[in-house]
Parts: sequence; structure tokens; C-alpha cells
Amino acid sequence: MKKLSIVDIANSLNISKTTVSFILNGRAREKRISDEMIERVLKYVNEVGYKPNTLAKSLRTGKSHTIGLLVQDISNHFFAAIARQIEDRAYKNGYKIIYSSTDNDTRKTKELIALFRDQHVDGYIIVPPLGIEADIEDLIADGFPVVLFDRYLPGVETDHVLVDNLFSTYNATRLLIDKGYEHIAFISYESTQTQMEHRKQGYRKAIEESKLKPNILEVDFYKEEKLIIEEIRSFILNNKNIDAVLFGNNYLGTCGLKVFRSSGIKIPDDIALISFDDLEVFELYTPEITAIAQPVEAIAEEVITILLNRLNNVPKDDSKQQVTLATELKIRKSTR
Amino acid sequence: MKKLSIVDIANSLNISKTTVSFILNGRAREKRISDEMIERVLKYVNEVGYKPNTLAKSLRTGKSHTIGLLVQDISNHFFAAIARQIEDRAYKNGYKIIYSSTDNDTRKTKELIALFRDQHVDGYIIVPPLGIEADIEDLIADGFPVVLFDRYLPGVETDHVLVDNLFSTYNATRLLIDKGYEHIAFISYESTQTQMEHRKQGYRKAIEESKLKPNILEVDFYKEEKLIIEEIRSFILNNKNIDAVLFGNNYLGTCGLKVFRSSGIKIPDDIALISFDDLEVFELYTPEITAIAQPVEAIAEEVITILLNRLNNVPKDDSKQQVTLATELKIRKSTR
DNA sequence: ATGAAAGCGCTAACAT
DNA sequence: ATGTTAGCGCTTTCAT
Repeated sequence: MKKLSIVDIANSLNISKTTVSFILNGRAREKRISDEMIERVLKYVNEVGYKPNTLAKSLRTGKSHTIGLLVQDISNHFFAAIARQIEDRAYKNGYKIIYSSTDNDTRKTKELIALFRDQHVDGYIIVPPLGIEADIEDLIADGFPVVLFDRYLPGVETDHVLVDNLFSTYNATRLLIDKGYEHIAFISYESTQTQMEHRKQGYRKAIEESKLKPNILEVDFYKEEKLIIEEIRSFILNNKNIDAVLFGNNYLGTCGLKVFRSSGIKIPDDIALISFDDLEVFELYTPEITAIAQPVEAIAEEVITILLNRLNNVPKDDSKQQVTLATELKIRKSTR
Repeated sequence: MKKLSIVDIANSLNISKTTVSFILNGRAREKRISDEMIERVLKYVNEVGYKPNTLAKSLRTGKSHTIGLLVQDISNHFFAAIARQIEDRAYKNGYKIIYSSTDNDTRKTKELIALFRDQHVDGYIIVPPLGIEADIEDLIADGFPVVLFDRYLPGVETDHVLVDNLFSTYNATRLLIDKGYEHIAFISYESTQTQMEHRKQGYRKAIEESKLKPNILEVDFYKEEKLIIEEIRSFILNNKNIDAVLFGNNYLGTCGLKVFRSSGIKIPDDIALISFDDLEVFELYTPEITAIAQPVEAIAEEVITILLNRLNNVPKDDSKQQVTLATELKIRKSTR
């Protein structure tokens, strides 16, 4: 059973392929094609199970109905959960997703963007690493819709959806302060990415407002887990006065859990703990871990809605859509 | 800056596009094109940053260098972790991934396969729901490489990579029996999918060998979490004699944890617990949960290797590649 | 050793 | 109201 083309359909019906094309693309009315013709074509097409060749269509129209999704790491639950939602909405709207993990690696990301362009991707959803500014600007200059999330690129005007990182850590730190903790550490990455910067600023703001002393550990993102754990461990062990720790993301939070558990540090009696991002493990841990939950569904929803609107040229106006969502501090048992 | 085509290159160089095409596709030698010509073209192409249009190439060659990946749910860690590895290897070998989650929904999967075919995907990696046999057979009949994993479709000859489900649960159940548990329940899905069937059989075999009584709860896969939790809870509460439970997968395992925790059931004192699949939460739970760990990396590695070989027509022989990997029973503290 | 030209399947401007 | 035809950018056969 060879694959049918539009010409085969036209020949079988003794009409021109133009007519078939118009009918198939819903432009029959506009072209004033007779109802019976429409009926006949549709019926036949359906009967023989004809499917237009999307590749040929894309080549002709320049649209691929494909969205490129670049997250930091698809195996991290935060990104996987968002990818899942985006995928759902995209497929429902006739878009396929091609995706990849950037590993926060600028070079890899550059290559990936080139690959996606090459593939005639219609729109981009990107969790941008640093150093990718120019590539994003090129994309935009060439008229591609791109929406960033989780972080943004200062100086690059794009659509993006973020959470209120600064307030989130400010709020969490305040909780700790209000509970009477006085030596609160913040553990994060050596990173100037906006989300991490803002989380640090939120922490600092609360600490300084209360005339406490900030104590920050920034680990190397690219180190392997074992080494990160050791770094955290020696930080904790060398700063005996620490009575509470705020972790900058879910990964660091679980690393912290591993450190405390293996070092026999009791939560919250010895040290209190709050982590950015919520995870099932935080809910199920003993004691349950207080966490800053990002609104995963809302983020995904905003991202894909903005992109789909751009793809359909709505809104007509050119102003960038930049939304900031609130997080929820889930207060559990990891603070006294 | 308009995108350059092969014709532009040819014109600028005052040669024919055929020559350019041959050189670009490494067929210059074979066509005995002069070294200086090759040099000149390559240099120019590089200079102006020309990239061939993959769409046009695909239309012409029928190859898209795209792999379709259909997992049950990309937000489940087991699938996300595998997807991640597959993605890495695929990109390294010049293949893009387009993916989607099937939700174990036959209709959705059928549509997705149709969409992928339509998109001229070169090869398929599928976690098949039931009822998809005919579609898979069509794919194979039409010459597409397809490799299944996690489960297979009895009666359909394909490449696949599985784990030794039967032995895994047999082994885990034996552990429980050896420790003296006598009322061991197995909680799984109402499902005739091979992986679930085999897990059940392994459990049964161990139980029957020891003249114990099997006690199985099978919940509805499609129910929402809350209801599944309630179902598990009432099962446990109505079977007071149960002293150990084996869960059929990671999702069910965490549901079990939630039930025990909220019902005040102590692990392992009141009930022992083992779960299929390993998860960070099992490692960090108090007590640490004994689990059957699947070799995630090995699975991904096998899957993509088999597919890539097929795509490159290696091995030439037609016999199906079917591999079964061993799991590892990580004995921790959830049994006495 | 290099080039002309057909054709992959589709859309759309331009006839009629 | 329907058809003719010229591409989209590429590969590849056939000619020279």
C-alpha cells in the first residue's frame, strides 16, 4: 500500500489538485467550491485514509507546527512536570514538541537552537543558560516567538514567565527569623542566573532587615552529586552555629537531607530546613519538610498560552508578555 | 539576512548545485570532483554559514533523522530518567527526538503514532499500551524500526528490552518469606500488561512454593491518586492479618507510604514494605524502603543502541533483538 | 569531472 | 467554480 498523494486523490476524482488542496485546507467556501464537490472529496479522502505529507506542506508553507522545548534537565521533576503539561496543550493544539536538555551548557544550547532552527521549528520555549543572549536575540529578530521560563536574560526583551523568587525566599527566611532562628544559612549555586540571584537577594533582605548575619554557601552546579554533598557537609560542620538552612532548589534540598541524615543532624532540633521547590520526598520525609512550592501547572499554562497566542498572532500588539507567579510556602515540620 | 539555499551557493561560485550537493554529502571522491573544487566549496559554505534545509532534504530522501519516543508519562521519574539518556545518545548521533506521553491510552497512542508517521519519523521507541498491536505491526510491516521497552506485546514480534519482572518479585517475596512474614499482600494494577502480569506471577510463585495464601489488590490505573490511596487504605484496614506488602511500581509504592503514614501504621513493625522501582524518596524515607531497582541506564542504553543499529542497518540479519535485564533488590530497612 | 533537469508532495498566485 | 503552473530546497539520474 503505497502512500497516496494529493495528485492521486485529484486523479481518482478527475479534478485538479488545487481543488483538493483548497477543500482540505478549509478554503473551499472562500473559493466558492460547490457543496457537492466538497462532500465528494471529503468522503473519498476519508475512505482511502489519505493524509497530507506534512513535510511537503512545511517545506511549502515554512511552518512546521513544531515547538522546540529546551529545559535544563528533563529528568528533574520540576522540568518534567512542566514539560508534561506543555506537551499536552501543544498536542491538543496541533503542535508537536521536539525537546532536549541543555544541562545549562551554553555551547550545547547554541547547537540545539541551531538544530531547531534548521528543523524549522515554529516557536521556542527555553530555560536559558547564561551566554545565550545573542542567540535568543537572533531568534527574536528573525521573528520567532520565544518564551523563557524559570529565569530570564537581563537586557534581552522576551516573553517570560517567572515566579516571585525574591519574595519567596524573603518570606521563607522571615518565617525562620520569626521562629527565633538566628544563624540562618543559604545554600545555593555559584550562579548569576536571575532566579538564583533573586533567591539570594530575598534571603539577604530578610536577614539584613533583622540585623542578622548572612551566611551563604554557593556550590558549583557542574560538580557531581557526591562532591556537592561533601561540600555541604563540611560547610555545615565548620559552621557549628548554624541553626537553620534555606536551600536554593530541590536538588540542593535533597542533597541537604542526605547530609543531615548521614551526619546524624536532627531536623528541626539541631537544624531547621526549608527548601525551594516542593517534591514528594519533602512531603513524605520525617519530619515533613517545609518547602517553597512553585505553581507548576500555572507556569506551564502561562508559557504555552503565550506561545500559542504568538503563533496565532494574538495579541497583535508587540509588547512582551512577562508574568510573575506567586509561590506557596508549604509550612510543615522541619522548623520548630 | 535571508536564508541561503544550495542554489545561492552554486551561483556565487559559478558552478552547479549538483556539484555543491555532492561535495556536501561527501560523495565528491566517488564523483571524482577535483580537490581544489572541494576545498573552494567547503571554504565558502563555511564562510557564509550555509546550512542545508533539512525539511527539503527529508522530503527528498524520505529520512527525517527523527526518532519518535512514546512513554507512558514523562513526568514519572522512571520514564523521565530513561528519556534523558535516550535523548543524549540520540542527539549525539544526529537524531532529534519528538516525544509524547501516552497515558496508557490506546486511542491517544494510535493518534500519536499516526502523527509520528505523518511526520516521517525514522524509528520508534514505544512503551506500548494494550490494544496497540495492529498499529505496531503496521509500522514493522512498513519497514520502520520499532523497539519497545518496559513491556511487550505478546504475539507481536519486535525488538524489546525488559527487566526480569518475574524473578524480581519472586526474589523480593522470598526475602519477605525468609524473614518470617506469612501474610504478604501484593498491590498492583488491574492490568494484563506483561510487566504487571509477570510481577504478579513472581509473587504468586514464591507464595505458592511456601504454601502461603496469596492476597492481591488490583487498583484501577486510571483512577486519580486520592481514590487509589483510599482503595489501598481500605484494603489494608480490612485485611488486618497482612504483615507485609509488595507494591507493583513506584507510584503505587509512594501511595502505600502515604496510606501507612496517615493511618499510623509503622514500617516495618506493623507492616513490612517493598516497592518495585527505586526512587530517591525510598532512600530518604524513614525507615529506608527496600526496593527493586531497575537498571535505568542500561535499559536506555540497550534501547537506543538497538534502534540506532536498525537505523544503520546493523545487524543485517532480521532476527529480533530481545533483551532482559536484571534488577537489583536494594535491601534497606522496611523489613525487619 | 561537472551540469541540466526531473521530481519529492504540497500551496497559492494566476488563469479561465 | 475549478484548473494550470510555478516554485519551496534538495538529491540523483542521466548527459556531456
